[in-house]
Amino acid sequence: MAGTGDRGSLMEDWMAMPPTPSPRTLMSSFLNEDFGSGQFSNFFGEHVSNKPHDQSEKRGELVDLREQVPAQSDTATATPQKDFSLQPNLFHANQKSNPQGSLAERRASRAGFSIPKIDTSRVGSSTVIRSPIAIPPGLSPTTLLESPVFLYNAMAQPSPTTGKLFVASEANSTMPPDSTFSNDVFSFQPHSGPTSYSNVEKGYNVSHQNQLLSNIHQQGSSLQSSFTAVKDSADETIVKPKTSDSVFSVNHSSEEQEDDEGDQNEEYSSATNSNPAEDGYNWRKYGQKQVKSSEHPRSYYKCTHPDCPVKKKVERSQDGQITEIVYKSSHNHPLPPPNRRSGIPLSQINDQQVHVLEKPGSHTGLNTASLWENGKSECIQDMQGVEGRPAAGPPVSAYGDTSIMESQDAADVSSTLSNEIDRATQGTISLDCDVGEDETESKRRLVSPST
DNA sequence: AGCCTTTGACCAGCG
DNA sequence: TCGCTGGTCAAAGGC
Repeated sequence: MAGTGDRGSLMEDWMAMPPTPSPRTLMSSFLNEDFGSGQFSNFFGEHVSNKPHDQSEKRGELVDLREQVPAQSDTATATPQKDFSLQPNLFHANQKSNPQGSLAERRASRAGFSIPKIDTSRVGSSTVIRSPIAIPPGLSPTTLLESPVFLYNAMAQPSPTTGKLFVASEANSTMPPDSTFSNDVFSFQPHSGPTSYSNVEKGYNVSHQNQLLSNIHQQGSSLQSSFTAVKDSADETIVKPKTSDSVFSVNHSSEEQEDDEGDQNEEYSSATNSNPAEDGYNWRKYGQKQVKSSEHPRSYYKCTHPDCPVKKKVERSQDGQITEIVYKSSHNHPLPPPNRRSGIPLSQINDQQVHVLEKPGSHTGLNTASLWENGKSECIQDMQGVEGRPAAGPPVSAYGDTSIMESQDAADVSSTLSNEIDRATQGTISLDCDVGEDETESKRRLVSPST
């Protein structure tokens, strides 16, 4: 059968997938830059210092999200998370330009709850900082900025496995007591108001992070649900909403709708459709089947990017709501440009990209390429600067050359990025620095002689 | 024309 | 070896 060889090839690809790099999100870099004393490089300096808790000490009241999981699971849709106290500056990537705080922060304040903050107390020293962030086309950068970002547990040891993650529907049931952030577990918890993510396992595939973020956010789940991820032995990610009803349905508060500007509403509405393809990547459905292990039909999707091994399985309930998404492997390419989905001609986007920095109020001035590049720069710096360890794998290829890194210092990059993020809160941006892809390719070369 | 979805059939793994 | 099950293929049709 013709498909057999193809299948074998795919399996080889999967087998060749590296234990993906430990991610630290680009966003966390920005954030740290802001609530820290300053420069980007200092942020890394902190991590290089191997002091796992020095950040938490600085921030004092950081919330251990592990303690939030059970409560949030029960009350995610109903009550503000009082346990989360706003950590000044933590989410103020745009602080300088917006002294009143972020949009969501203001919303939250008006709504009577505070914005959760990132618990970086578990972050500790960084052995590897490689965290691309991809804000998919439908995801409001504001949401991401004011959401918890993935912070990996530096104390966790990298898993020798290929990066399988399991995201269970019941956070509590999969959260080992006091080990939520152990080697094999991370959790992130979108809940009422700004979302909150708590940790990321070292070795967790960054593309998976992106996908998780993308899917969860774009499915409109950021307000109401709870997720848990558990790493398994295969390169697979399973995403389940706490409750399918809440996760993948649009549910914006009137407060938000009131505040959201037109573009943003539009963005949300488009972002919250239940199409599993709407995670920023392009997918082609290649099968559907009613499996016994699930009461819902399972659909099979492949990433349409050439040679990209990523597949995903999506299960939907009868009413069309997604009950589970399982990702396999990791993307070996950047997030596709959003214009393909939005219908905006590439030339237009490029033009906007050129001018985005000159148009602080631009809604659609997504400096996609610029952000990608900047993000790449940061990631590259991560890869090179942390522990003085060179990045694993070959030179970045998927992004072309790395000259931008050489031509911009970290401060400029972070500053520019912060500004762009700030401005992009009214538009759509894409940040991507998928280091995983590079390592994937690297690993392939090392592991799979056939490629 | 190209891409995507649908859907029945095929294949491999497992007990 | 056989049957079950999940995953994939690929033709057909739709957009």
